[in-house]
Amino acid sequence: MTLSEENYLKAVYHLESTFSEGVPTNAIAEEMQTKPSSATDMVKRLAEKELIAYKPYQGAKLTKRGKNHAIKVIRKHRLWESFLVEKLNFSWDEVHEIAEQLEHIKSEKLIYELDKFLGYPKTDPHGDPIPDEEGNIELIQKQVLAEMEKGEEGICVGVNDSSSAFLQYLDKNNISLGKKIKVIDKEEFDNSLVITVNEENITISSLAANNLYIKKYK
Amino acid sequence: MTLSEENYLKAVYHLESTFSEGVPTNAIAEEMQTKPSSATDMVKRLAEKELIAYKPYQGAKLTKRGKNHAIKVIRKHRLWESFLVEKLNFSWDEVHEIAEQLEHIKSEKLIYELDKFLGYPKTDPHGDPIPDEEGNIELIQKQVLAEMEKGEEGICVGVNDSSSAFLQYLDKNNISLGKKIKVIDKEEFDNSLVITVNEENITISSLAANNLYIKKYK
DNA sequence: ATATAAATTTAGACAAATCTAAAAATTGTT
DNA sequence: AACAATTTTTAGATTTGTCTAAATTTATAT
Repeated sequence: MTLSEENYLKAVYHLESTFSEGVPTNAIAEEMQTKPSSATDMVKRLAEKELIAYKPYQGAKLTKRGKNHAIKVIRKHRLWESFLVEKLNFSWDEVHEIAEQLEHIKSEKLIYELDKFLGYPKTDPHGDPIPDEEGNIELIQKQVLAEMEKGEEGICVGVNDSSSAFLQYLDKNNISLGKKIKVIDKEEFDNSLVITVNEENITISSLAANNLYIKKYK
Repeated sequence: MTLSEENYLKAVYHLESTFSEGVPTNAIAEEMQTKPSSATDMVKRLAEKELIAYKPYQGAKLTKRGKNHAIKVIRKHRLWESFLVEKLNFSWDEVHEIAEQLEHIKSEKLIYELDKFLGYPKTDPHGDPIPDEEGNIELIQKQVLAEMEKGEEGICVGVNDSSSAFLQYLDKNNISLGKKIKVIDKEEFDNSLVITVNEENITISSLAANNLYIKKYK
């Protein structure tokens, strides 16, 4: 399995949550920052290896084997991100690119021992769940901040956008995983929110509120 | 800099200690497990990038830039090996192949932080010195066991052959870095040695004795 | 339903890294 | 010095992953 093949599998895996009926070639190409023709080529190659089920013009779907492999890569990615933050003093906005490289290192024992070394973490530094050895992914009960009502409160448990721009924006506003957040007001005009974090009221744009996951208090 | 280019640089670096007058194409090919024609191709490419000085039929020599880069890769390799042994419970015969992959990960900060996390180790699990950030390599005072005289003693400080076969042979005989070793007898017929390790006398072949480095007591 | 637009695939080309087979240069031997 | 053996290079082919441009299929809109 080459590096490029693994990256395509990962891309298709992520896109499958958006496209239920086969992931379009164009979507894959955009995700991979290549041209549709390149995506077609690769999808065909992965189809020959039975990692993707592919019918021309019908989009791509991971087979069971393809999905298993994609999840393994994601497990490695998230474990390495955890390592970088927990052990090597990286901040959550610095780890993605390095983990993109580390996720392709081939060694079952390495990842087993890394998991153990980290104390079997359940989530990565962005709140995303880390698949276990069997590929099971624990669904985290969460919703986007933007969908909460005035007066509701909860805990910040993840981000949708892991770009360093967004993560640094959160840092600047002292928002991090585990922080208590309460919706004080919703502005109808631009869908911005006034929220309480760290005993302080701040205003957050609709875009930001749509990329922040909250676990509501019951 | 591609993965393959880095591996060639490393190969030439290692071979330069054997060939002072330019490393022959065949030697590079053998080290890289490829054909001489492939080695020629790559040497030419590295010459164009001014990482290698190359004149047809005269062999290859690293330029200053090429040497710097090779040493950086070696630094990464040895730090990762240390990490695997010190933190992830790997034994010294299991780390080489994984470090061959990890050494190509690109991130200055990663390797800086890894070095710090490990407590700035001076040598890797096989006793090889770890280059510092500036590329300085501390020479370790050592000699091969085979060249010691009857009655002399010292401490095991490294191996020449890092193959798992040899390392496991050492494990079986309870020989590891830091162990005190005394030469009791030398057999002229086959150059085997009788040595004392762990208060016990064992016989070691000439081949083994030529791959074990000792620091003599003064 | 037919034309137009959009999405997708095909065909052919290219760079990287390799190979085989053949040619050229160097080295060794008498 | 000349021939053979060895080493090295060149030429041309192959695979992976990409591209552009053209052709084809599917979707949309009047």
